[in-house]
Amino acid sequence: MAARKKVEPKALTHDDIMQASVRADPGLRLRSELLWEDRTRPTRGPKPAVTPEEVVQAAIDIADDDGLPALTMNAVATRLGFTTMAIYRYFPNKEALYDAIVDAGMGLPPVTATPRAGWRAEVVQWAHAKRTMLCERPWLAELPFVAAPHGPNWLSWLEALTDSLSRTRLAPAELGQVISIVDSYTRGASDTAVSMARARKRGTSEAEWAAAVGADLGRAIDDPRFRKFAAILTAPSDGQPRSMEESFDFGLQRVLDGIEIYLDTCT
Amino acid sequence: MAARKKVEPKALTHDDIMQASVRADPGLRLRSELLWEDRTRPTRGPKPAVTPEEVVQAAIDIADDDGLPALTMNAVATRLGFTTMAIYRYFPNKEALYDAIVDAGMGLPPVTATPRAGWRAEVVQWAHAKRTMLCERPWLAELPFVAAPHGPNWLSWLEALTDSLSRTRLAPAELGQVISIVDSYTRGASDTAVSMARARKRGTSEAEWAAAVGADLGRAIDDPRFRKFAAILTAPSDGQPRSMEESFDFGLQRVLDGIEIYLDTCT
DNA sequence: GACGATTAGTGTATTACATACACAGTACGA
DNA sequence: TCGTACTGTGTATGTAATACACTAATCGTC
Repeated sequence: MAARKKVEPKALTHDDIMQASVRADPGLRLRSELLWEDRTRPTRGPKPAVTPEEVVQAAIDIADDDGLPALTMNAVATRLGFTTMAIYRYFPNKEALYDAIVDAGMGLPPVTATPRAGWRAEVVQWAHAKRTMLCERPWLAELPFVAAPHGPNWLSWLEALTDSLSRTRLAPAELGQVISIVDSYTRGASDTAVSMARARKRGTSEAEWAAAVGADLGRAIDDPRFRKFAAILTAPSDGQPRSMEESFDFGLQRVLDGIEIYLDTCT
Repeated sequence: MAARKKVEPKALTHDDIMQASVRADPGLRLRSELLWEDRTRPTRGPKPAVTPEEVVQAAIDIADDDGLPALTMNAVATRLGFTTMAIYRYFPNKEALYDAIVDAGMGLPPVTATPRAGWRAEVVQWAHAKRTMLCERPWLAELPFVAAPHGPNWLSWLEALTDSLSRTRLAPAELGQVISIVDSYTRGASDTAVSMARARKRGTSEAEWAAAVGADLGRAIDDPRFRKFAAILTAPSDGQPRSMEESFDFGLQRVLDGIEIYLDTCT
């Protein structure tokens, strides 16, 4: 091993920090640093023309308006009246910008009403809110947002769910597991609606989308390999078909039923 | 509207079809076409050196070995001993190749043992198998694979789950909903494990990964905004902590409990 | 059995991005 | 007031996807 160099205890400059984040292996820890660090800049030098938040907002606006592929460093810069490279003064690379828009894009969870409802009603509200949020920003689900570093908004959603589920008086370990169940179902069950929302943003009507997906799944029909599944597709829909949100809620109720039984067995 | 041009009834060439898929709005219907169409080529012209399946396999190998970012058209071509552009003879664009590797990468679901177990045991087996599959190919979850066109393998997984759940004798509509619940939970709850599997493939040990995620979530500690959630993190883990797979199974059992109650109310 | 239509793989060019690097101007603090 | 640290710019580079035109191969048809 090389002898340790005696390093001048020179204070790190802001540039140094940005550089370090660039070179660092995209380890979660370093990535999440940027979401949490105090971004007040040193007083030296010219004042930045915008705040990091404004950069993030510009990026979110682009993704909202024109989808994730339109989100280029150049697009962000242009929207702010900068040249491309100026953005790198705010975020060391595109991944860091992604991290930031994932957290900012989630926003905050709905406030729980007072007086408090029962845990179950609150969880239902939370799950629907999360689903709605994902549908409103379908590009979130295009990013590896579960693996992204967790910023304050992400934790706020978790905190809200924890808060509601805490009232079940579960032990911490079980509580964590139950949180995970609800969140997993919510994310997984939102996928279809999110994909439809994405199509709608691109100008595809719901009917067109449904037709395409239907035709796609419909290949199962007449193929003996998929007989059982095809039977579901071709079955006459007795009664009125549920809306996607009703289907989501139906599943959510089943999941919560399962959790509720578990609570009963604990006591 | 322009007068309809009288078009020579010249049969579409293979190239014409490829071109059409390229230019077509990325509608689902056309994208899935490539997954299902009979790809036997006309007899004219030189024989292709490889089959489309070999191209797909090469792409999957690259993603398996070096991750999704390493999967470039050039990398696929090189692995097959071609120049980059040769790949476009097999797939009109990269998205089509993605569609193909998503379906091929899923593989087939496990075969259900005979004599048949109960529906619940079979569903558990299915869910664990799906989770394992996703962990083995963590790049699948990096692609918008839920929104991808559904190929034969995708439908096979659905068929297997349908087959098991059919034994509950649910009506088709409810059956579809229950399938969706199980699949949603399975996908959603696999995310964390998938992200760990991805890190492991990049050479990060499980301990390192856990440390990074822990530090990341640990920012909740000492922040009053996340008090309740922090309490879960800091709670002494009584007894042995569950493995990730055990946690997955725990949640799955709750979900299935919920479904089981529903079955009881139906009869 | 030669010819022409059709296809496979190649070579080259273009375009879009992300991003490195050096620079010029700016503003605080010593 | 001067130097340092910072901001935004201009330019250059490397990587990918992919368009286009070309050569060679192969089969159906006359």
